[in-house]
Amino acid sequence: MARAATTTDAFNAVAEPRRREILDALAGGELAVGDLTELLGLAQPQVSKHLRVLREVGLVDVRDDGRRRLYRVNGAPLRAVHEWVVRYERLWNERFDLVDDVLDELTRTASEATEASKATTTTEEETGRGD
Amino acid sequence: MARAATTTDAFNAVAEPRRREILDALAGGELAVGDLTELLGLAQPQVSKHLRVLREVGLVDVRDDGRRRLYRVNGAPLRAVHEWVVRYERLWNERFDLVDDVLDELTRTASEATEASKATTTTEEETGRGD
DNA sequence: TTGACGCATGCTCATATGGGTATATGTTTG
DNA sequence: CAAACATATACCCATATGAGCATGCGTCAA
Repeated sequence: MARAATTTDAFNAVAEPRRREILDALAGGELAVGDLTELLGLAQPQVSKHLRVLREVGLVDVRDDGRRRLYRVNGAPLRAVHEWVVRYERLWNERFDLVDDVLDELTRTASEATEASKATTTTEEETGRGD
Repeated sequence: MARAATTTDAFNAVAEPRRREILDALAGGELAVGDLTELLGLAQPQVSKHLRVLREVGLVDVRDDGRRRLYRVNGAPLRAVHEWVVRYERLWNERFDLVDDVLDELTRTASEATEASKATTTTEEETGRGD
């Protein structure tokens, strides 16, 4: 077997620097292939190919605009990456506790949006334990 | 040019599912190659090769113990991955604001630990804007 | 010392990559 | 309709992967 296809999942798609650059560029809003070509200083075919990969894993959405195609980011697939990597956060960040608590808190009370400010105050009890 | 080497960086190293499994297994503590071989149900040579890649990008450290080699996780290289992906968090998490603020806060005032609780209360103003 | 054990390497093979270049398809303008 | 423009695809190629299998090498036991 060879290496897994880049279109297998977000992990593989994002392993390519150029594709990360594309996403970063699109983070500012919709962009056409030509814009990306210029921003990345990469040939148009290459950009189109990278976009294809990103599209196949759902990291970008497209929209037709005349003879152009506007691409837009869709971070959803990155959630899996984040969730995997965030578990290792404590391995490099001593002050990890607080972030973890908040993340955890948000995850289970995402709906109580307006109640959030109240929730965060619970961190007062944790902030005491220096790393 | 072909795909970047898996040993190029954490992004590429971690794109392989098996290597993520290895890290997950090691998250519990040091393990010998044989232990991993059993846990992953993978052949010993493959495990050794994956460990080699993880080692080359600094994701694991080794220690000799008689005729065994104990591997241990080192999350440092994952920090870059986390920092890149975390910026996209708002794209899937509506309650992103708070987390971002806290992360930002921790990053620049990591020392003022006990002051954190006070800082997080500033998010009260943001919580209003549901996208 | 000999042999079993634990792990790392070497080698083969099928596969897909990413860039380069050429070209097909669809759209707007004259 | 023809020409210019914006993208997507098709090929070609050098490269490295990851699994399978064999083997080399250091360590511990009898």
